[in-house]
Amino acid sequence: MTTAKLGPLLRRGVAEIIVEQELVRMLESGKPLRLKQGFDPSCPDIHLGHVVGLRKLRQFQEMGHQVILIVGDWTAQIGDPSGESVTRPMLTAEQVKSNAETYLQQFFKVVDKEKTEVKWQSEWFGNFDLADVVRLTSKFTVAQFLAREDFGKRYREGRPIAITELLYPLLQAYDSVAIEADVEFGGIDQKFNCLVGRELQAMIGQRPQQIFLVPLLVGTDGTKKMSKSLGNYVGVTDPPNDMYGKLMSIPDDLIIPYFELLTDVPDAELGEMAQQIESGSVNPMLLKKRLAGDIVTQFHGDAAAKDAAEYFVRVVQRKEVPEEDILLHRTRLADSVKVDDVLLATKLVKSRSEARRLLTQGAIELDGEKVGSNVVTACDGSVLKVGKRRFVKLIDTPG
RNA sequence: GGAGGGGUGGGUGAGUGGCUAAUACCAACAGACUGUAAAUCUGUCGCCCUAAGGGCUACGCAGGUUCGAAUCCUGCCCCCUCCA
Repeated sequence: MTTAKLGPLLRRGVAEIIVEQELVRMLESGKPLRLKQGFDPSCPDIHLGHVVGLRKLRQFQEMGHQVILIVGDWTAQIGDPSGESVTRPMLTAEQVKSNAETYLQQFFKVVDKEKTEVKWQSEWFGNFDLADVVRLTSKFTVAQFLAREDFGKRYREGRPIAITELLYPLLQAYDSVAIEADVEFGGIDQKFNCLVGRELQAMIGQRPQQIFLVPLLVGTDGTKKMSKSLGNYVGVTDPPNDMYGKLMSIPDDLIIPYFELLTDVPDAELGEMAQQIESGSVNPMLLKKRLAGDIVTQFHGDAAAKDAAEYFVRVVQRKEVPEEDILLHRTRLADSVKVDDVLLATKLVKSRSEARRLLTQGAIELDGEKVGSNVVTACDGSVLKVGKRRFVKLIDTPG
């Protein structure tokens, strides 16, 4: 492995590497490395934000390295101290197991299963007793933890910090010891936890792991980091049309970062695109279509991506009625139909008030004609359109 | 053990007796426009019945005071900070 070849691997889509020189030396040695990646089974769904790191893992695997995926069945009970809500319900063993299954299924959409070892924290924490906990905690001081930005800030502001939260980095650090990790992967927000791992390994006489941190992907809202709870995410299991659509809805500023972190489009081309956007010589929409197509292809294949692209043109851009996948509603059409009844019955709307609101806002169309009143006459096969892209086809069911 | 702060609509967070279905911001939804499910602008944003209008339920929980309470009183539950 030459240093030149390492360029893109260590530069593109990387936030920080600690210690880069060490990592380079290890890579050049040719020895297969043990790459640690943790996962919290309280939230089993993978979105594009996670994919940034997973793609890196994949790249390392392609160079012959081994991934060790750790199922955080103990840390899941603590909750990562990300600041806001610390309280998390304890998961039952079954929940953890089923979440892990879901996660693995999604994980291996990106990462090579053949070069992955799955470990559970309970393999080593299962036998931990209080003496072990005391021994582990005695190695660190509160001051060390307050150095972490999040803890420090909360402490200064007089906001709560749960004791278990302090335990979280320790457990995660011990994982590195347990599996003798050479490199730990994570988002940049994991920096502190990974560093604790390094220190702990050193104390115990292991070679400290290197740390490979990827940037946090900004969510589809264009401001906050992508996360399921914020609802600004694109899940890897999202159906093709949704995935494509969500990607078309990202702000223009995100086009280049997404290409950079989520596709293999070469750097040179990224530069060109950036310039085109800058000078206004290209419609950003077209670039987004390429981006959406590329990503949908990664998760659903070529054919699905093509279909999704067509669907987008037809339904979103030309505002036509989709032919397939349309919701059907069977009812008696003899005289007239009440729009709110239909919307309520099909759950397109949460309440009658909402239906009425949409009606007065001119958001309802019947076969392309704006509907003004709640009572309409429809025929078999008529299509009711609600808002931008919700449809229901009426099927006459006499009697 | 002591002192204090707080629990409001999806979120943040105003509101200390009527003008408050409850300011503002965010999210969401709709319409217009567009280069797109981008941006921008406008509107909507508890539920129910209507044409206007009306009714009901809501500010941790349960009672109470009052013509009238998210706002005052009592009890309870929960959360947080500080001092020991």
